[in-house]
Amino acid sequence: MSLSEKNFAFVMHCGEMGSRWGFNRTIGQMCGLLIITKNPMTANEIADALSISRGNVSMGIKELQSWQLIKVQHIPGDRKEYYAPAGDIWDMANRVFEERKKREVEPTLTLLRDNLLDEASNDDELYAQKQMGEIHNLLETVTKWSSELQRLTPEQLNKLMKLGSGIGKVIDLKDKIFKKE
Amino acid sequence: MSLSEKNFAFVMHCGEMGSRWGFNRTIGQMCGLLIITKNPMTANEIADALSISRGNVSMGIKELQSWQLIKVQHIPGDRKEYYAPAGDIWDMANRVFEERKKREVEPTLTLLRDNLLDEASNDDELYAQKQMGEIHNLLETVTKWSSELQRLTPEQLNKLMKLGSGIGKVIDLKDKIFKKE
DNA sequence: ATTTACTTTCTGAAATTACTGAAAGTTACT
DNA sequence: AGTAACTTTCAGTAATTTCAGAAAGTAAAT
Repeated sequence: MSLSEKNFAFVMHCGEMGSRWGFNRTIGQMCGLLIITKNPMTANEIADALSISRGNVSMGIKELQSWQLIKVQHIPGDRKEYYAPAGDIWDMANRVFEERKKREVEPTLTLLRDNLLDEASNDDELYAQKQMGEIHNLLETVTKWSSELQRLTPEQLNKLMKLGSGIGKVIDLKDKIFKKE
Repeated sequence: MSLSEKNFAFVMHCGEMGSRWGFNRTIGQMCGLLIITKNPMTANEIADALSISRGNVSMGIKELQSWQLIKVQHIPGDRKEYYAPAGDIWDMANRVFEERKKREVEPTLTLLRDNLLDEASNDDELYAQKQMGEIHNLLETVTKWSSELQRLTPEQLNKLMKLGSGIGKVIDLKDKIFKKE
């Protein structure tokens, strides 16, 4: 079964975007393809649909598994492996986010902490440390926040998302109430 | 003036990370270098500090300017251009975020909207559209939220950040109060 | 134990991306 | 107008990344 024109366009677009999210073009395409395909696909079907080599698909599968974005399924009486997305869209976005945090933010935090331990020996070093400290704070805040958001129930999250511009008011509100106590 | 070992390590690290944030290694290095350097630098100083060609620096500057991450300064009686970060760390992170949104999220939204206009002609297409709809929602939410956050005053933002796990409670609180009205 | 049906790994070729250094361009001073 | 001090552009080269296809691996069925 081959892709409709629009669906194909979507898959190709995922390819272009893929590199932005941490993997390469074909892996992005594979991911997009599996997302919009209702039934799990075999490696050969993927290779055919995207006109890439079987070997390439195999490497891509390995990579997508390392990101925990796809899962393997088996059909009784069939030796082939069938691949499908490992969760819904929200799950997958979360995974990508988490994985990138692990691969990018954490190493940076380690390096920054290490640098901040040193005593600055002159004005320039002091300035450099100040700036690194800022970056450190920013990354810590982002990290902390993303785990807070993940801790919320889907219901709470939904409310929060719907809040929109109300968020400012709620902050002020909270402030007013607790200041008075 | 040359970089201390630690500062050099930081700059190189920015290089590695640079590609993740949307630019290439040398541009990442340039960005890191300018961030931790107290005084504005000339293009030649940058080239020397990073051991790259003058031409490469020129291209990098152009790119960083297109991201609005650096600004040019002049020193009276000196014809050289001096470069410095265009804002504090928070500003810069915001710029990168905004720019990426523009370059990645918006084209995707356009494509998805376009695809969603079509009438699905069978079960598979329907499923594909459902999935694309999910992605569309996710991206819209993220977009909306990020602009909400930017609308907050730094003070409000600070409070929000400090709220941490309290966010859940505040949502429930808000809910309780307004339900009763 | 051999065959069959599949998956994974790996090599070198192709495509892409990044970089240098020289040449061209710009601007300001004389 | 000419020169000096700088910046940008760009063609060619270098480095990196991606990929196909062949070879090797694995495991069920006979």
